[in-house]
Amino acid sequence: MTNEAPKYRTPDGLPVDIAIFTITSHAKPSNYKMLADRRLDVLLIRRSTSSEAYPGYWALPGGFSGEEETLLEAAYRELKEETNVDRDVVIEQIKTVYDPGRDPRGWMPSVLYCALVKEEYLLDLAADTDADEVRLFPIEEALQLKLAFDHNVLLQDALAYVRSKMMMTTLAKQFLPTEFTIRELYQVIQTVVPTFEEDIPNFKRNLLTTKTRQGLIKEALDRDGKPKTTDRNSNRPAQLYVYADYEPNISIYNSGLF
Amino acid sequence: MTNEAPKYRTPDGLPVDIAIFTITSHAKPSNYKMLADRRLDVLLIRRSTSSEAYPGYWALPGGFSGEEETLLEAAYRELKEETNVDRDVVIEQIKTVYDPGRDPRGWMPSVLYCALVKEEYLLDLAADTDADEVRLFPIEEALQLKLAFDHNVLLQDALAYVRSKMMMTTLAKQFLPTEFTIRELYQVIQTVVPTFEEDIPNFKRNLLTTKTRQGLIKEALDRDGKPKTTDRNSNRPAQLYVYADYEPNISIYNSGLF
DNA sequence: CTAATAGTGTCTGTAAGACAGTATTAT
DNA sequence: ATAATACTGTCTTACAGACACTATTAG
Repeated sequence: MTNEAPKYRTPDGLPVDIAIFTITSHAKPSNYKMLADRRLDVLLIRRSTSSEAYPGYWALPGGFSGEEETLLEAAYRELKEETNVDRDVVIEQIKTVYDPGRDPRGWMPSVLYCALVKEEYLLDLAADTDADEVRLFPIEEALQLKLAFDHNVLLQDALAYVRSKMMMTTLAKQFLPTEFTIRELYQVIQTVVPTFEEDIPNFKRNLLTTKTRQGLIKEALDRDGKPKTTDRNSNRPAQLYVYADYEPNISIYNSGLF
Repeated sequence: MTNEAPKYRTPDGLPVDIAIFTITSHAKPSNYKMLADRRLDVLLIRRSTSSEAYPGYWALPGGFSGEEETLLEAAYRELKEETNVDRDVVIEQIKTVYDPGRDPRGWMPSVLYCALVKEEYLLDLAADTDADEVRLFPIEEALQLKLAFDHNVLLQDALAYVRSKMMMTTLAKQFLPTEFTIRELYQVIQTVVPTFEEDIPNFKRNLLTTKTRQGLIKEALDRDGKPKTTDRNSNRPAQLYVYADYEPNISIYNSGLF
């Protein structure tokens, strides 16, 4: 490894930015047990008013990657720094951006990641941090803000990425408990992709009984091999399911799954 | 923009590497007009024997991006330098990699792109360049080689990316003439994704008559509004089609397209 | 009882997949 | 005629989408 000064101009750093998404529940006041509303949120941080660039602006959390770590490690480090979350969170790389002028500090590309964090992992966020500095925003609200740098574009890219992965992969499980009801799965998908709308009985039948989707999800069973249920969303208990280990392939040229 | 020396250690450069894919045709010797065999090829360059790192190894083409260009511009510049191709080629970013030790020259991440180039654009490749330095390899052959750096992994990633996009988007058009026959479309898909196998009459019918795929491809029409045909693949003329402007959305949770 | 969600059943039209058979062209 | 590809038709089963209906629970 060379430690000499580089012969050519080199980048002034390689920051990693993360769009941290979560789904928050909001129970409706009611005398009856009913399904909570859910909303897609993104975590933003407010830049210090003494920042060199974009002081006081809301921005995606991020930080410089180092020579002795991979980019993914830098992203996990950053996630922990901002949210204190150090668990089974999936972080995926979305893209790397650079154009002259995107950062007034110089030649500063940025590697964009997204993290899908379960709501319960963020419980102490509000307690730990000053809401003036770190906050969850409903996604539509975040899109309205004028964010630092090109973070409006990055946030849009991250959202498009999560939406498309939500439909094409089993990404929904990142927002769900291990064992979930069909209704909860449906609700997560719809929270992330509002255009997704189906008759729930049909949704359930297609998911469970069609040949091409066998092995996508399966019944959650207790020790005795009996199907487990929950009554967390309704008085009538509902059956629990888990994602199986099947990641389907998908195609526009035939029936979709193969 | 600061031109001062950076206060911290910074990357030693931000190279862009490109997996340049093409499909080459290989006519079978025959007395009759018949469909050519097609093969997926990738372009590799041989590193100079006086290179600091991996001398004499085959590698993905690449080069340093600069402060005054976007990463995509750097990728196009690199494509032109290696192949002299400066046309309507689609280049897509796949991922950015870094881990300590991936490049003996130092802190050297790499932004991986792929380019899908039509065979005809590469006609003068053989003429222009020394085949000892730049060559198209059949993809299976390239995967067998011990490439420079982590380029074996990068090539695998690029191939997986192209295969999945081939099934999920209209990427096939990058390898096809504007007007193509159903059989040619089928052949391109199958060349890139060998596991794709269908009865061609069914393939055609599903593509043309199912509701969810309306607007994916449409008949190529001449000035008089009559369907165009070609006899380039067979004595019997075949109808020509073009991709329409519809990019379908795709889902594992319902019938696939929406 | 009510309110809420869970779940079943049925019907119709469309799509998928298997496969047989016919059509068109240059040589 | 022959060899190749192009195209058409048919039949069966699977799936999608619409929608009406019943079931279960706490209060």
